[in-house]
This record gives sequence, structure tokens and C-alpha cells, in this order.
Amino acid sequence: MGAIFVVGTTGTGKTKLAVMLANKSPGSLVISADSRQVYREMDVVTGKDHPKNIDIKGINLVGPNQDFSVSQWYDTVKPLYDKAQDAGRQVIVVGGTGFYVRALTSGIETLVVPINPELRAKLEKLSVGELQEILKQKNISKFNQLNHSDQLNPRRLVRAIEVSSTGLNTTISSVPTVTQPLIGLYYQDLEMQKKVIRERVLARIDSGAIKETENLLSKYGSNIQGISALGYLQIRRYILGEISLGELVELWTLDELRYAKRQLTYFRKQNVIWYDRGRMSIEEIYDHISR
RNA sequence: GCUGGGAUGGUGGAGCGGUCAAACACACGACUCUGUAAAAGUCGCGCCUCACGGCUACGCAAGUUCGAAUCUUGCUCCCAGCA
Repeated sequence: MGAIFVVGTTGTGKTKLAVMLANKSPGSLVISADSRQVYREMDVVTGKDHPKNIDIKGINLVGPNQDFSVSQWYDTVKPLYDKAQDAGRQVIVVGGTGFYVRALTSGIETLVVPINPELRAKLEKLSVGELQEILKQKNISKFNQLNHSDQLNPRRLVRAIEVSSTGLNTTISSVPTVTQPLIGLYYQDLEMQKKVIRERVLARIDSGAIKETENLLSKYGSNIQGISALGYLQIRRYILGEISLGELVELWTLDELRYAKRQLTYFRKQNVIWYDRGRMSIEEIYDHISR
């Protein structure tokens, strides 16, 4: 049985659709592909408003002050995925983090190369130019494989050096393991999208987003990876008195809209069947893909 | 009414005689992506042109100058202090 992948833009009702699909096939496995919902204690702002009666995997994996990356998500989710597939259970992957989805659909070969903290500590002090030189010396073909943007991206350069340092053959040659198209949800009408997202922001504030942020900040401070989730930064500014409540709503909404655009850029290149939420309700989309 | 400070691109804000289509930032647009991906990074962003290049711009008008967003004068509008 092929897994179903529900992807797309933030605030389109992906989770709702996934839950409906799961309810259709008893024994389904639902996996969340969301790089922020992996954090515990970050519920309101990240929109972890899942129905209680369904067990979603891939969330609440670490504490807010812990570092995290795809590999951890992959390592916890992939065995479940395989096991369910082998057992003939329906697998539903739902989420807006394209990179995580990609880990399941195409695989990421270099995932086996672990992070090298000592190396990173050394490299993070260097300039982009210096990093480029190191990578060129270590592995010129790897350097040339990077495009212009990534060649100037310190984070990517560091990882490339890290991978090269293991002496592993790093030629990219992954073969997609999932070939069926993904189901993508988005809003064609940007005004409508803005309205929906704005309302969701308001709802999250009503649900205690500010309190949640205060708790996180007082417990862990502001230098944690999880806090980079949309919303926290702006809420923090509000708490510090830098912006008004109205500005908070506008800025947070804006961040979400920008994010949605980035998501679209990422998913656009992939094999996706798109559904316009402005024209179809979740129920209609459900009916459509259930046929 | 008097005195001082301003008027620059979608916005904030540099520039204060030539090297200015105008720093920097934001917004906006396009994009990249194999362990931070709600992250990180790249490119574009007056108009015409694929490009070389050309054209029009720095409140309005008139001057000075080889040359002005930058200097002078007048006008319009804004802000602050004094009445």
C-alpha cells in the first residue's frame, strides 16, 4: 500500500485532511513532518492543535532547548514507516517541512555522516572565504557541486566540509523511493490566504501564545533553536514592549505569509498534485482523493 | 507671526559639487537546498534593453558652475522652539 503524503502551505488544513484519511483506514499510521512540532512545550505557537483521539508520530521528540535536525526525525520515524508498510497499514505523512518529507520520499544519503562538534566549533569562527578554501582543498568536486548560493552559505559549507572530512564518497545519486505524487494544499487567492492566516494568529494569541512564550523564555532563554519558530520572535518583542499587540498580529501574520511562499517554492519543483483551498473544502478534497 | 530643522526610491534612512540610479535596512519579486530547513543563503528591485548601453529622477521654479541630490534665491508643504 502506498503511503499518502499531504504537504503544502501553512494554514491550509493539512492535518485535518490527514486525520480524515486516517479515520478511513483503521490502523493507519500518521506521521507529522514538521520541524517545529518536534519540540515539546511549543504547542500553541506552532499550532499543535491535533485532535486528542489520534496518535500522531514525529512530534514532541525533544525539549525546546535541544538542538534538532532531520536525521533525528528520520531515525525515529523511518522505522515506524517501514514497519507499518510491511504490515500493510496505511501510512499518512503530513507536514509543511519539505526537507523532512524529502527525507522519506528520496532519502538523504549523507544523513549517515554525524555532526562533528569539534570540527564545527573550529569552523564556525571562519569567514565564508576561508571555509570555501578549506572545502576546495578537501574536496573540490564537492565544492563545485554547490551552486552559487550555497557556495556563499556558511552553514552549507561547514556541513560539506564535515561530510568531506569523513572521506565518504559524497556523490549525490539518490533514487526516489516514493514515486507517487504528493497531495499539496495551498491558496491561490493570496487575500484569502492572508485572512485565514491572520485569523489563525489571532486564535493562537487567544489560546495563550504569549503565556507560552513567556514560559519558554524564562525557562530556557532566547538562545535556543526552537525559538526560531515563527511567532516567538515577534511575541518576544511584544513582551519587551517594542511593538504593540496590533503590530504583533501584523508582523506574525506577515512572517507566516512569507513562510508559505517559501514552502511553495520548495514544493513546486516536486511531484505534487495541487488543491486550491480557496476553491475546495477539505471535505471535497477528501472525497476527491478517496475515489 | 518670528526663529531653527526638514522635504531623496514602496518605506525608513545615507549622501551634502563630479566616481550617484543614489550606502544600509525593511518590504516586495525570483530562487537555492542531501543533518539547524518555520532555518540558512543567493539574485533582482526607476524606465527601456537579452546585453553593451541609453533615458528620466533626489518637493516646485529659477540661478551659479565645465559639472548640482549636493551651492544661491524665491515658492509650496511638514516638524520643533518662541509668540
